[in-house]
Amino acid sequence: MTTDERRRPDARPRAFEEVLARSEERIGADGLTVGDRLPGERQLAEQLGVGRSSVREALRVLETLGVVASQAGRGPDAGAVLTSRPGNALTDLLRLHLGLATLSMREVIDTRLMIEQWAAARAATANATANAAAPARTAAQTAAQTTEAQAAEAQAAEARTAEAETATARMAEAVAAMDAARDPAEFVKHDIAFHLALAEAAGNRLIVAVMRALRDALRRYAVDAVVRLGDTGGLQDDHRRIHRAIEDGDSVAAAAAVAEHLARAYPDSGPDS
Amino acid sequence: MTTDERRRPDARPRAFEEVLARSEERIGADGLTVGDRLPGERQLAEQLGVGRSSVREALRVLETLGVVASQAGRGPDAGAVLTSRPGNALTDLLRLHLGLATLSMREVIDTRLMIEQWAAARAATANATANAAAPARTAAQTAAQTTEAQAAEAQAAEARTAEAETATARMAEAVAAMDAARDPAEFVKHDIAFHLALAEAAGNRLIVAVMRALRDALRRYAVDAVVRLGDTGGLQDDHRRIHRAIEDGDSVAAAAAVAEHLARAYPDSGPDS
DNA sequence: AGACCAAATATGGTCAGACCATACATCCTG
DNA sequence: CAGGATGTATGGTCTGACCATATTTGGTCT
Repeated sequence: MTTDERRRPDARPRAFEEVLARSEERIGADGLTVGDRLPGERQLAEQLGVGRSSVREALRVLETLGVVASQAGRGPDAGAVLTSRPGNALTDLLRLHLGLATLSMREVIDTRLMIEQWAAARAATANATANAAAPARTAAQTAAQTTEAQAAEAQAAEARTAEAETATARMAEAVAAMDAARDPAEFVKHDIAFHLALAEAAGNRLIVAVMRALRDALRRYAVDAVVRLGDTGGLQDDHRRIHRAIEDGDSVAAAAAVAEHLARAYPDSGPDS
Repeated sequence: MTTDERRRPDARPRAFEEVLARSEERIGADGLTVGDRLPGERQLAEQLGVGRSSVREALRVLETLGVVASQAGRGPDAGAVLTSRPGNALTDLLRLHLGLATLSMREVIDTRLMIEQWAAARAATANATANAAAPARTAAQTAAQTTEAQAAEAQAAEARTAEAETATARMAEAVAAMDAARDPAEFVKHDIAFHLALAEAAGNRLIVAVMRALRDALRRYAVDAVVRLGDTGGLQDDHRRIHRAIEDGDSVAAAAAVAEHLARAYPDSGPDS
């Protein structure tokens, strides 16, 4: 019932963990953001009073988590640069734990269904409000915007709306590309693009990152499913229905279409399998 | 539109990446599972023709992803042992990327809403079918079970059902503990236990791991929310309604109760905030 | 025979130093 | 001023040494 920390319960922290903690501290305190550089490995080692190898292990952890990327050489792009790529970490995490049988395909596919239904409904709702708000946008801009925060939020909202629009456009492009696909692998490639665009249309980067990892993990599985089905016409009908429902702002129809689509693609993975 | 691999596009792999690849290969091929040990660092280095430091960096990555845990000393528990703790990796991932402002609280909270609604509906549905199946179980067991796979699946399903039952029991315990809580921090502690049990009741380990990470990231935020509300009576009413809906097998009511609960806890984070 | 203590040993943890590869910066030359 | 040669800061890698920890082994005393 407690923490279940079977290993390293109270051991003194290892040197690289200290480096990790201090680095994170520093990122938060100094307000470092994506693109900024960390000190060099040798300098960092001296500052923190540890060996360079410990610094390197800490950087390896940060790199694994998609927070830094290292580049040798000299100049503004060299060194350990802060980035923001959580996707690879999630992908690796899924792949390894699927390999260890910690996770089952059923769990991954169920999670995918959850996300896509939510994303489709969310994207449709966002589209509906955007459509309704568009005529009133000019009027809203004439009204006084009292605080900077409000202005920033309005700008962010507009950016999200624009991003959602390009996302739905990418969905349509992906459908066309699937029509033109000549083999299952190519079809799946654009299928992934379609479903990723669907997640992006919902405007949540965390969801997008998880979705990307799920699809990477399921890639082979998806190709097999396409081969098994033989005919991709039904899948494409589904894709068009999903896209149309989102454009129409019909969240219920969008969620239903996604559910039917995944039931068709993975018929043996229903809630009661 | 391509891979956007700005860094290390085609560079030859680093030594530790080779170690990583070979180790993963080995895990898959040799059928290693949780509890098995990897060779020692020195031995691994010699086998793969790299320095020990490269082996250590690879092990650090695996440890970060929750796949191995290292322990010094001698004996069966020493060395790099395969484990399966994806939770810490997810927690670290969220924390760091929230710190870098790659992710916003809104995105995390929306994701939590998605998961909890899904989990509540799923748990309720599972409970409903379990209730319906219970009287017929003896009859089913008398029927011939043709294949081993069927028997294994039936056993797994029963295990899931049992786990779901203990999960709903833990939900009730957590509600009682929250009633007895003397300060917001303690309340939130049991609140997290409640919502984690909710995720567990849905029977999906991936969802549970993500949920755990989300709640860890939101812990401080949740305490603030409780303090702001002042009265926890409304939250407890919600908790009881969620628990009852799941026990009754009413998935629609369960999802609705969760939505209302989170709207109460985070009123400023609605879909259109 | 058994209990207990000491030494050996296997394992990860850490550091220092050296060298290589890379890529920009600088300077020198024509 | 253009262009190449050199310098230099950076990560990547290996080696070897030593420390810390925990089990195994073996010896010694009762």
